[in-house]
Amino acid sequence: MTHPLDTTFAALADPTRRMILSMLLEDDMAVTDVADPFSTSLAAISKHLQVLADAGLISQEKRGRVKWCKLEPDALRAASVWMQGFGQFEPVNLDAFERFLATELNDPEP
Amino acid sequence: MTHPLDTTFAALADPTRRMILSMLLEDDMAVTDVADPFSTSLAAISKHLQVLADAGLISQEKRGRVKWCKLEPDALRAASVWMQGFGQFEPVNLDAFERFLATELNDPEP
DNA sequence: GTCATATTCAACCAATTGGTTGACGATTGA
DNA sequence: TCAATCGTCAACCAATTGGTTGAATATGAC
Repeated sequence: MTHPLDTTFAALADPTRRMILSMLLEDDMAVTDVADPFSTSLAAISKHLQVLADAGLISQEKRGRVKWCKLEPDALRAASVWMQGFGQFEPVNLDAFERFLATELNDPEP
Repeated sequence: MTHPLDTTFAALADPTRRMILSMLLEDDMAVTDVADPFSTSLAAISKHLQVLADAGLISQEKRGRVKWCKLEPDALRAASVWMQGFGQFEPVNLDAFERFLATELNDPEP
């Protein structure tokens, strides 16, 4: 019974995995292409991708013999919200953004 | 060479440590009082606190025989900025994120 | 059909992690 | 002074992690 945040933060704790996420920010990639810039084996990168997928941080879709990896940034929201509970450190832009949303969307959702 | 974010995220990946941080949100606490609600040993909690201190997420100050633990929420800022680069949680705070990426990409290959 | 490419699987290994227990130094209070 | 309290240290243990290699499984290209 591991909390989802356990999995999210553990996935983010590895520099190789964070680098992979950064790469996927640019575009979707095949497993082999993800592995290319790293000096580690393909199998190791395949495992890292599985960890990221288990955490919901990426999705993987197999088309033909190629497995495409896609960033799923929504999975970071829970972690982000948790951290926001700790207060004053959040960039002020977020406040500004929320104020912007409040006035712009002026839609009182219950 | 471990990146600071490695340490931060790894520290946050454990539910006991996240619980401790939540407790310290209320007020500063002595090590023994931190350990009280947990069923694990005092030594184990002492180790957890060391991990949190190494990550800069808490500070510890010894007064008499009591060691006081204090939340240091600023240590979450780098992690928060990193995550925001992936989300639509915030419109454009990408400056900080791109600056971060620039330093991350200059790190030696893992 | 055959060969190459893409990816995972299985077995293994070393290092780390989270936990225990008991002993220990430091500090306080009676 | 002497006993209790606070916290860490040291040694150990089981489970997990990140890595390797070589074989296996699909799929695509010729």
